[in-house]
This record gives sequence, structure tokens and C-alpha cells, in this order.
Amino acid sequence: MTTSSSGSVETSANSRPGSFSFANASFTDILGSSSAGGGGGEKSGYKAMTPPSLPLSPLMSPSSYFNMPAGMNLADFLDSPVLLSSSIFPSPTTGAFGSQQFNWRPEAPAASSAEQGVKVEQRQQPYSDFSFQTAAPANNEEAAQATTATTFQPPAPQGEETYRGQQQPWGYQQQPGAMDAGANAASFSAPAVQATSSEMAPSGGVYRQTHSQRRSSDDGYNWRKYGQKQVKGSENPRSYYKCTFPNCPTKKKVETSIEGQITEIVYKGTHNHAKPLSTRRGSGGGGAAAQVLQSGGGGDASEHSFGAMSGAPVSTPENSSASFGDDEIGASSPRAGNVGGDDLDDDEPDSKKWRKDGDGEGSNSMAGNRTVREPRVVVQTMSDIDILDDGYRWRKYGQKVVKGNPNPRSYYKCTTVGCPVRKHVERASHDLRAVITTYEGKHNHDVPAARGSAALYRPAPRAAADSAMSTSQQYTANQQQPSAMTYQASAAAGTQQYAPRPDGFGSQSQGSFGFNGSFGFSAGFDNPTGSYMSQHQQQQRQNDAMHASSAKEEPREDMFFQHSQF
DNA sequence: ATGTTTTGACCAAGC
DNA sequence: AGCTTGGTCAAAACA
Repeated sequence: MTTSSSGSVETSANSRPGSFSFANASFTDILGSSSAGGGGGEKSGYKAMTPPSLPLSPLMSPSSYFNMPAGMNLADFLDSPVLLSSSIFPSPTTGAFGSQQFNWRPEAPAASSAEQGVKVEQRQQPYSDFSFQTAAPANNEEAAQATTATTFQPPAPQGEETYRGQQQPWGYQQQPGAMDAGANAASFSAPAVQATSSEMAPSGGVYRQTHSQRRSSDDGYNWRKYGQKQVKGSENPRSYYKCTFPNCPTKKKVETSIEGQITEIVYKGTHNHAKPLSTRRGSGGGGAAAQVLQSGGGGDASEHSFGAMSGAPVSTPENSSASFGDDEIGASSPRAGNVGGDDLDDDEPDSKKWRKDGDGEGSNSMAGNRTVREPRVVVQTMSDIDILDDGYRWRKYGQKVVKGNPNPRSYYKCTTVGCPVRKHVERASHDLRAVITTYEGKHNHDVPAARGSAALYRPAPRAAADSAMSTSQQYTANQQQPSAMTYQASAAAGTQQYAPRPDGFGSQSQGSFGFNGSFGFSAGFDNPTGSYMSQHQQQQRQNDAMHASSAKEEPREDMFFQHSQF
């Protein structure tokens, strides 16, 4: 019954922790009435919006919002490198997007349906034109497209990036009945590709794709496929693409599953040109979506308008220093943003290959990348591993119904090797709108760098996670807009709570997460406003908590429930 | 006519 | 040196 998705966005150190929230619209808004046109299967529409086998999120859906920073518009968002994987797409089966709210951070369990529904409804207005259509992908390419339909592009360093299966963001609110479980899976991962104007045919609010000759992905650049190969160790074929721009050395490899899901994307090289303006076919007079995508003037508008994430002049996903959903690599993997680092072991084979590629085009320009540790953007295809909102990465290892609460409790474990921290999440028995998150143990490592960079839009309570245990979080009613909220560290360690801004969406939050008013987290997470307690204090509290609860690996449920509701 | 995709062959690196 | 594997080429097919 857990129907939540987890979502996460990681940005490398290079990419400033931009505010990853959309001030005026939730992700849902963006997708908005998407389903409207969608409906199940539109012929000419963008049929591949959702691969048939989109991963589902096993988690409860914390309410979440995806607020766009004031300076950012839909175009920016769409044109950015962060890939919104499957999760944000319409239900594979229903094709409907449902009124899901894409929450960026705080772990918020699904709020009451009613409330959610209302909010969603309200927020759909702005982007009513923007809709996705669902249908089985005609081919991998389309799937790829679909996957990339929504991305944001953090500025990036150059180099090679890998996008792999993505996790679903934690903080994805689902409107009951709006979509099926599958649709629920919302993953916000790296940007392998981006949907571009042309694909977003405004007309009919559907994604329009009328040609089979599609670019490998719509990340704003044009690609030509020059090869495909079945690689060993994977049943997924790998396609090779080159940027079609004259003399541009950029290439990318895209691995897609049989179902059409992109399982991995590796960019190589850097574009030596600006992102071409909308040159996509079928934009058909460009609809709102298309226009939006191009808003900002240049093709790189998105990069610059994405709050702090802007940067690279000719940034492209491949340039992006951002790393998303690097789950499989391990929580502690500071890979993201770790340019020059040395933790791409698992990619070694490919990296080597690409690096040694000295053939003509691009060898030179890519050479520069060879000495650089490219950040990775992982577009992981759903799995148990999950990235929750507290900056750490979690793997679900169990779920069960515990005494006293008919609602299942999802159990998660920090994915960092050797880290004993665990947490479990469950809906409060007395109020389904409330979700209780209990942390156990203390992280013996820092928040993964990649995620840390996303601190601004990660209101998640690091301290909470760090804290020995007995911390609980409850999210109720209006929690749907965590991203819009500001958190203020004032709450005592052990109990985490957050509440929505009184003013609703907090459209002006622009990435600042601070606690607002009487609600507060137990501190620990980066608070841009600097109003939270110091690390020392946090640590102290953690220690105290430790002592008080004598944290252990084994959950001590009785002690955890210190939640309070508001 | 033009540009993209497909796909078998070729090449180079690693073992 | 031979085999394996990944990456690229390029002609043919396709839109």
C-alpha cells in the first residue's frame, strides 16, 4: 500500500546548491493537466512518455512539492539536465499523470487525498498546456525521450557523465486514484535527455513525436546515432550518439532496456557550441510548452535561470557537474561533483574506452576530460534503493505491519557501507496524513557530497538522521509543499517536524529551506538561512539522544515514537 | 534531396 | 598471438 516515491537530486559540488524548487509551480503543475490530453494513447503524440516497465516506488509517498525558483520557469526546468525519470510520467497503464505533487525534499508522506487533490488542482493552472501523453514507447529512443522529458540542467563541468537507473524521489505526492502505482514512481534524476519544445507539442497537450528520426534524446542538442552494440554483461543494447553540430566532439552512449527505459547514459566530451535553439520538428507552431522551453532567449537559458545551478556557458547535461541518484554507488559516494576524484571504478571499462578513443573528432577536446573526474548523473531505474530526503541514501530492506498500526512500516537502511543507520517510515495509525519517520543510529559518514550540494533544496534533517535515534517526523495535512517551506532549526533533536508555510506554496522560497515559525526540524540539515543550530550543537544533541536511547542497530520501536503532530 | 537510423564489419585496447 | 570487448565506420535503408 505504500505508494510513495522517493526523489532526489544531487548536484555536484560544482553546481551550487541551487534552489531546486519551483516557486510557482509544483512539478505536478508543470506536468499539470498533462494527463488531460494524454489519456491513453495518443497516436501521434509522444507515445513513449512512459516506458511500460517503469519502476514503481515501494515507498509511501511523502507529500512533496516541486517548487520552481522564482527565476526559473518551466522551460528552464525542462531544459535542465536533471532527468525526471519515469516517475514523473504518466501512468504506464492509465496514461494519466494524476495529481501528483512532486516534492523535492522533506519526507512527507502522502497527505490526505482531499487536500492533495485540491492543491494539485489549483496548481495545475499555470501549465495546463503542458501535458504528457502516455503510451508504450514505440522504441527505445522514444522511451529515452520520455525519460528526459523533464530535466534541469545544472551547470556542469565537462566530462563524462553517467546516468543510470534512477531512484524515485522521496517526496512525491500522489493523489489517490489519480494514478496507478506505476505512475507514482517519480524519479528525479539526471538528465540524460531533455524534452524539447518540438516534442512538447502544446496542441492537445500531448507530447508530439511524429518522426521516427528522433534525436537520441532531447537535451537541447542534436544527436546522430552512429552505432549500436550489445555490450557484455547487459542485455540492454547500447547506442552511440554524436552531436551533429559540426566539429563538436561530444558523444554519448545510451543504454536502454528492452522496455525502452534508459538504463544508463554516459556523456563524453563537451559541446563546443551553444545549445541550438529549438530546431525540433513538429513543434507545430510551438505551443506553450515549446515557447516556455525556449524562454530565456538562448538555448542555454535554462542553465542560467536555474537558480544557483546555472553556470556553464554551454552547459549540457554532459557538462553538468551534477550527479543524481547515484544510489548504487553508495551513499557516501562523493562522486558527484567530485571532479577529479577517483571513484568511478564501476565505470572504468567504459571510461577507459572513451578516454582512449583518439579517433578524429573529439579526441582532443575530450582529452581534457580524461584528467577530470566526471561527475555522474545516475538515472536509475527504480529499485529498492531509495534516496530519501535527508541527504543520505537509503535502501529499503523490509516492510511490515507492526502492532498497533495497520499501516505498513517501510524499513530503510543507509546504503553507505558500514553505516549502521536505519530508519523506518510509516503512516500514523491515527492520522493517515501523518507519517512517522524514525531514525536509528548515527551516520558514520557525511552526507554524500552529491546530495550535500543539494542542501538548499534538501530540508531533510540530517541531524535527525545522524542523531542517535528516536527521531520522528510527522507530516500532516499541508505538508505537500515542503519545498516551499522554510525550515528553522528549533525543534529539539529527536523529533522532526515540518509544516508548510502558512502562505501556502511559498513560491518565493526559491530554494531556501528554512524552518518557518513554530515548526522546526531537529536541525542538522543545511539551513541556508543560518538559523539552525551549529554542527556542534547538533552533534551534542545527537549524543544526548544516543545516550538517552542507547542506540543500537536494532530498532527500538517503543522508544522512537516521539512524534508529535501539528 | 537531405538527414537519420540500422547494422555488419573493422579497429584498437585489454587480458 | 589470439580472443574478447567496446567503439566506430560506412553503406544501405528509411523517413
